[in-house]
Amino acid sequence: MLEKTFDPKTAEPRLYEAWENSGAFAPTDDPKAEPFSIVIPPPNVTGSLHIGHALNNTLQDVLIRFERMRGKAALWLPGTDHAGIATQMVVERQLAAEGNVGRRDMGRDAFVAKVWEWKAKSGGTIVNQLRRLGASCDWSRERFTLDEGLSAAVRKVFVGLYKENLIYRDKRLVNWDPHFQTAISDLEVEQREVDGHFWHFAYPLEDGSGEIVVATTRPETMLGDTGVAVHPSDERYKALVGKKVRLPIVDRLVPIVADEYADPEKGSGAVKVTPAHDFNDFQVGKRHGLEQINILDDFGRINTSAPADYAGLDRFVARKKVVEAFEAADLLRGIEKTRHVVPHGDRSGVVIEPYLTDQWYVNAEVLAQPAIKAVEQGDTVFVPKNWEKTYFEWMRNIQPWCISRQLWWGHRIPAWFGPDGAIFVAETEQEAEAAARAHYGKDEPLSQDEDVLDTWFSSALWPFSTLGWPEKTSDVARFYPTHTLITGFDIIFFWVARMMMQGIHFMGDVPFKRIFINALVRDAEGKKMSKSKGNVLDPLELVDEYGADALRFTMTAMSGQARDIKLSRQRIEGYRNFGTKLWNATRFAQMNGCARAAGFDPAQVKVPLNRWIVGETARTAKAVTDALADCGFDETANGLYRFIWNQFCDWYVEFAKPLLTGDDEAARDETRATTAWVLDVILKLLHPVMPFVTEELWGQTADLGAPREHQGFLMTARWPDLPQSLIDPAVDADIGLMIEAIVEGRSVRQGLNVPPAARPPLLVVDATPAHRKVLEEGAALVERLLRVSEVRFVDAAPAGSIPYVVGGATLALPVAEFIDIAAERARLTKETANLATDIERTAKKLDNADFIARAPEEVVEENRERLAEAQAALAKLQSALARLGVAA
RNA sequence: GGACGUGUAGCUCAGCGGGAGAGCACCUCGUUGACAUCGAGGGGGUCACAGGUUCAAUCCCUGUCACGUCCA
Repeated sequence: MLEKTFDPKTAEPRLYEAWENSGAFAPTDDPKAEPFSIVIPPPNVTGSLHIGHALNNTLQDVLIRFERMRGKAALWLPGTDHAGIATQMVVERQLAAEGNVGRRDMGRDAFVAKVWEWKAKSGGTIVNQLRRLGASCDWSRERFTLDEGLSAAVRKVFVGLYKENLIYRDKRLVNWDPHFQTAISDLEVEQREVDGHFWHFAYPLEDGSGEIVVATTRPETMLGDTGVAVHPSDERYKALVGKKVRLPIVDRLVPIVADEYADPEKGSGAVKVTPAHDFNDFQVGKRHGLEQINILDDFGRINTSAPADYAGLDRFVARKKVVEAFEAADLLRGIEKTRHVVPHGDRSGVVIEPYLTDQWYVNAEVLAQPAIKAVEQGDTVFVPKNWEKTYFEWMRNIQPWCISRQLWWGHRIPAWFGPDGAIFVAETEQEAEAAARAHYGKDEPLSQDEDVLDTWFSSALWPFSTLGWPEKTSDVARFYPTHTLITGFDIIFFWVARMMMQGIHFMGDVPFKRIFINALVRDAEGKKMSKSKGNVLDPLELVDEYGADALRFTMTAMSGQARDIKLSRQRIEGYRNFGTKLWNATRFAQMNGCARAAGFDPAQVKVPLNRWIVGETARTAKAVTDALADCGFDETANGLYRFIWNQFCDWYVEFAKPLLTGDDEAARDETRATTAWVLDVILKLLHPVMPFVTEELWGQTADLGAPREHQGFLMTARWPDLPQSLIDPAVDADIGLMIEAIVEGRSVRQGLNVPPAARPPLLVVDATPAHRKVLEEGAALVERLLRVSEVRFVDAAPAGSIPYVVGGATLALPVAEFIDIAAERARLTKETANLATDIERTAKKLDNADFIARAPEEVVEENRERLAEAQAALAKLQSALARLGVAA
């Protein structure tokens, strides 16, 4: 006998271990099985499971379990990302906390060794947390972006792109993060709106004939100014173009140039130009041949290009000092408060500086073209489709991708410099040396580039590097391209777009055929969850409290497309209860001898109730299968919920009770067998979403009755494929009538406060022969569920009985003694009024010649029926109302 | 400023040309064995607003307002 409730705490770890040990997570070797692969969006190795991971990985697991049960060679390939900055940050922080020497004092090799040490000890956290969620990843294929194999892929790709001139080295402005002292890509910059000031500075003209006023939000950059720009058509300044101003503080003469970048409408119409520290000014400077003076160091301090009393100052200290100097010199012409957008590092949170350095770039524009085309022609589709617009928008305006980072943790760039600065790019040092020898005609000492690659450079290769590329492995042949990528929209640019580019370029085929973009999880108030706001729901805590199945079901049910998910505990609790409901239904079945019958054929059942549930099961199986095949996760969950709770438990089990305990042996046996069969189908259909409770029930009912076709785990059982011919519309209608007779009858009873203990008869006043037959045969059920003494067929309803109309039948409850006549008159009056309105509207519609002429035949017919039914019901209620008058 | 999206019951959301649904919350009632992690019933919505298309609009089109996200 089953326990009273399912205990996830003990069952989940036990079941997961059993699955994993059985090898069920690996794809089948069957060569006939169609491959179906998913690569996990690799979480940062520093990460721990947050609610977004829970959603994303639940959906992947639902899909992979479904396809596995459908007989595919299903591979869900897991792994983690080395996460350059994030990991380096964690380890540095740890070193500091432990009172160790810092990274720089320690030296590169020692530090990297420390990081590996950290990874070995703490890097597996998230992977184990995925297990708690029930993720059926093939752990035997687990990868890490810094693995030897993946590193080989990175080197090969780098060298390949370099040889095609798609990777190049360039000196230009980058987004410089003074906190980490590294360049970062455009995508890693967050534009934040902050309060600031516009300082208006007067620059005296060289000839002493006056001044020109410029405004800036970053006064310290004036130390690097090399020009002033005015608009060419700006009459105010026409005469000044070509003259020079004398920069205060630095005492440098800089030219006034005419450039369309200057906006005559803004401020004074003149702008200062700092080519080395502003992206726009960089362009202006290039156009006019202005000098580029770098005034910062790697830490964001003023360097020695500035006057001595500024050198070494932090940029924000220098800002103040510059303003003070202008004020002291009586050259400060105004201060204006403003809100403006300032770039911040997404990891460090500090203000980013445009900074002139040598970096490596990928010519993304070239790689983007085939990636755009692939989505245009549908080789890869986005689900929901709208996201392709976001993808196109970015891809069509793509900028060069800065891929070098001044970090130590990551893939070292495979480039070596000769003594004269010549560059040798090669997959190995030996090859680089050989190339250098050929170049110089002799051995020369080489030094490898100190920088590492952007983490996303290696994740861009994930769909093929993890399968073993550049080796020609059977996995590459079998599982590339992968089928579906499930990920969040926040990394469409960072990751998805770049996988598309690299996959197509190196594999000649898209990395995945379908991209499902899942929603973003927020708290119940719709706020993005973050530790600082303290509104984080920890998925592991939720798993502890409600079980993994409940969390998974919640995630699945709420995964409606392209929306935010606002998560609340109540919701999870409700779905935990759903699991309990199924558990108890199974327990009920077990208690009533429901067991699989050998050779049971659902198409052969005779009892109408059984025919009905078999049909409903087939209907649900098809709906769930179709939904899952289309990534309709929420539909899947909601459909199963309704079927299991509102149809199977609420009606089938209730209706089956008399049959299970009755004397009709044939009906009893058939009902037992049917129940067992339906439950087995339910377990299969629900398994992808709630793997634990279903697997447990599957195991616990393994010995009930005839052995199953599939003896092993539910997770490896075959997905149900039921013909729709199992649906019998006539039986549907009959059971529907029964349900309606009971539901409406209950409504009448409770609406009139008839005591629950009262057992009046149910009178059937008039009914078609078919309806009469159904109610006759179902009498016992109606008696039990409507709490009536009997179902009696009469010619007319006695005075004071309360009628209600169901389908074509008029039913009545003689409960006059219990009820408030006035209340009942009010009820009937309200109902007749509703019917009258409905009749009026429908009649009006049917009177409309345009409607008759233009509306589809079935709609017209439907309205005719509606009218007829409403009129009949109205007549019945009116006569009841009349009788009520008599009774009163 | 541009792009995308969203405004439906108190809350979270489905629906999307032919008289609006679910879960939770709320109110009332109910323990003789599947389940109180339950059962039964009920209240509650000019489907943001204004125009238009249509025999018919919550659904399609246009505009307005509000909110959100991303990109400048």
